[in-house]
Amino acid sequence: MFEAFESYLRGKAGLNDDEIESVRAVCIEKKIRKRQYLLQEGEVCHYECFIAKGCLRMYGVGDDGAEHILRFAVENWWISDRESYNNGTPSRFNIDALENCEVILINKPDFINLLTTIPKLRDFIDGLLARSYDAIQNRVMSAISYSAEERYQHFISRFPDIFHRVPLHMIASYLGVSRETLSRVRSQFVQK
Amino acid sequence: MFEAFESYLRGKAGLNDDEIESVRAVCIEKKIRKRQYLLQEGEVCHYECFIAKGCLRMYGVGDDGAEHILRFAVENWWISDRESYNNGTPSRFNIDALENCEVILINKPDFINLLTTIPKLRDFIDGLLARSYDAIQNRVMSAISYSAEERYQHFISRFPDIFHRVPLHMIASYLGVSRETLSRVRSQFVQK
DNA sequence: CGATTCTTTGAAAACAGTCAATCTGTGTGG
DNA sequence: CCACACAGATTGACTGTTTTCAAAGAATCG
Repeated sequence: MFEAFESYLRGKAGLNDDEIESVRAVCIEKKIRKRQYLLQEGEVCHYECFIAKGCLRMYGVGDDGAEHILRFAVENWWISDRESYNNGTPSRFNIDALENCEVILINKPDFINLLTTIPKLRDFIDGLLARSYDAIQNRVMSAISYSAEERYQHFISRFPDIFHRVPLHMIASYLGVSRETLSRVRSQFVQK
Repeated sequence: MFEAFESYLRGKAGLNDDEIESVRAVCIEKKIRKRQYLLQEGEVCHYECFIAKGCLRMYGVGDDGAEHILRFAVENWWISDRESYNNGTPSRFNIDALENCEVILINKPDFINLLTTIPKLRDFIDGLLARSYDAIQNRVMSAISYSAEERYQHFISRFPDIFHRVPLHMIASYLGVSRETLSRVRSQFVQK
């Protein structure tokens, strides 16, 4: 399971053998079954989490009990509640597995330690965070300026891999429309 | 004008006299009149920008010509198109002044230099970016799960200072509703 | 096979957008 | 100082979209 993370760290962050070893020393390998939680609302997020295999989602539950999906994450992505992780506050979100997953956890003190001892890693992670900021900003832009159909098409073209792995009603939740509306949007779309 | 930035850097980032001096050396003070652009669509964003005085907005223009406001920024905030700044790509957004403003610009090479020579500053900026990520994630959450009225109330309670400084039709644009809808939401709200 | 999950469809109601008109306050030029 | 233009806010009537509720048709899994 660690191999996936190792080749990611070598390829994307440019780590060498020694650095890989110090990362490996603090990694916790974990398997998560479909429908299991990685993090539950109210808990504090203590870990960074790299996905070696599988697919997870992060979502919040509204006052009416409806689930609102903030993001999906698949192989070679990271997932955690950064707000809870950074501030040590209870999370308002849930993270659970949509498939059987293999993930790698690094707890916060260990991770901070890695970042300070491996500057290359810190630069890489900072770059990642910058790009996730861009991504989420684009999502705000589509939320306030595109129609449901445009948001759907945008999602398909941007995340074809995720699109064919998760149920449609979850994509509807991610896009901020009801599953019925998404269904209708799709059927109109097929006719064209 | 620099004084505002100086006390910000001392208070929030904990910089000392020497560090303040090296920051000052690369700062560009600039006044921007109401309605003037700080950045126009198509340009590359070369600067970090700290707001000493005034209020600006960042927005994108849709295919139909409608303006969609991504964020507002007031005193002691930073504003720039990070995507363009980081990647050196042309910006898809505009930034312009809603009031006469005084801003401090630091160009990218100088800023990178500051970050490497003043680790305290890098830690501080990283913390800022982390918090803006949290903020924008919360905005996505409200966009996909709250009604127009709830988003409006949330905006008022979260940004009372901004609320009374910018015209309502811009808040409507920020919230992703038409100005007429916001107007009606408000009048219903008054009756309660 | 039966149970669950997922997707689609229909009809009614709630909601938001558009277009056009009006009202307000602000500020500028004559 | 007044008149006028202009930006901003509101309202009404209409249209179009989205949600909701209920039902039923696929697909998947044990």
